[in-house]
Amino acid sequence: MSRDAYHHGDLRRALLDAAELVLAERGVSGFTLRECARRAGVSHAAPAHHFGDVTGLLTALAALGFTTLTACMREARAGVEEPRARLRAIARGYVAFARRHPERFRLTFSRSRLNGDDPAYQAAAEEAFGELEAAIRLVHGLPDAPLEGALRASLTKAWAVVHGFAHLLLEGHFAHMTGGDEAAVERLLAGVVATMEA
Amino acid sequence: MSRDAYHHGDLRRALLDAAELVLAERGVSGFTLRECARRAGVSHAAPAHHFGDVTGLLTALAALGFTTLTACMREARAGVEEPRARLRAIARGYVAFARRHPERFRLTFSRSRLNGDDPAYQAAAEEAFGELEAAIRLVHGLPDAPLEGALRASLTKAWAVVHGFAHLLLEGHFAHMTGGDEAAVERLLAGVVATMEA
DNA sequence: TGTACATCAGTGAACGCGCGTTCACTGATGTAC
DNA sequence: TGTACATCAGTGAACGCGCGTTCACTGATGTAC
Repeated sequence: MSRDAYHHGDLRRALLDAAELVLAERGVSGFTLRECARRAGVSHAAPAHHFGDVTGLLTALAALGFTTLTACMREARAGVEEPRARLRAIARGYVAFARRHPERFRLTFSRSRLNGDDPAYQAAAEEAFGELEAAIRLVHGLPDAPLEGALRASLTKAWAVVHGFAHLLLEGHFAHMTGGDEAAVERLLAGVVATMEA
Repeated sequence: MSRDAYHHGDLRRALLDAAELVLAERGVSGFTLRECARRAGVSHAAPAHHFGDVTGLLTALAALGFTTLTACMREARAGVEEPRARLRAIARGYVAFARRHPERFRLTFSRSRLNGDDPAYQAAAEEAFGELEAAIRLVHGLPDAPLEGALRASLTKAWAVVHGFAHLLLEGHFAHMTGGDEAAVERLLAGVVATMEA
């Protein structure tokens, strides 16, 4: 055993990277701690040692999922100042996240094998949600208004439409309209985001 | 062994009923054939005999999920003739399905452990989708137009918003806005469907 | 600087469990005569 | 109406497998003196 391997130094990071691969290949249903350990090159008991159980590891991964989602939205909106265009860009970033990391998207929003009360998970979720909220506030010109009434409805609807689009696209439910053609997907997405701020 | 039990007569039905319970209690990740067999009171090999494997059973269940979704939408729109009100009613039926059968909703739209190419599954999906399409056509006054351009965009958006709302609500992501209060959920839903046909 | 010791992250062998699958079988049903 | 037979849906014992968990352990690291 090498010096690096014992007291790994960054076992957490290594396990999360491995878990990402396992999730992408096997999905949430096929996710196991043993497979994560094998991928990370550590003993099969190490993941439980670090994260407690499957739920603990998946919750940490889901929190990272929200962080990545936030990053995708920020990347997409970078340099776009006009409020409506900015909202549209953020919507595209959201969909891009789902398409780039399908299994992570499923996990992040599923709550099926994870602990929704975890503080880090909730904080990451709020940060992602906050991106959309800020964009909606900008469109409405209400940076400091309480989140109520029309503002709340507008935000909920925007989130619902972008999330629903991403989810349905991911699970193949637009296939009969797009035929798997990328240009058709883009047209569909463009049609949806074009009227988002209405 | 009783006469009824051998050559069960309606083993398929019995297994699907049992599978529904197993799904509701354990979710897609915890779903097993053995548990279904136990619930149905048959030998543990019977489900595989009938459905081939887990995927076969879950696919059949998912097809039923779409059928139930269709029924929920039709129930909700019954007697509502004004096109926009009808669309809103259908949207409420969609959300009601998700809330009544959360695990079935997750399974039906997930494709994670099921065969998306199954003809019965696809047919049931198309029927559900057709409910929304017909309602959108009615709103636009275009009963026979090809599904293109603005009509297609409108349909995609309507589906995305209602699906996204249902999914996010189900997974608890509106909790910070509703606090789990049913009246608050209703207000959120009302706000979203009110502007659906726009 | 060097030694002794406490800590604790990670190991690895062992365990019991529930799973899907296999396969020879049983017995209810339908058909031929 | 009665007998013989083919079919095949469902059985149940047996299997091998991968899983999560346990637990005594090892050895790297940090601290006290």
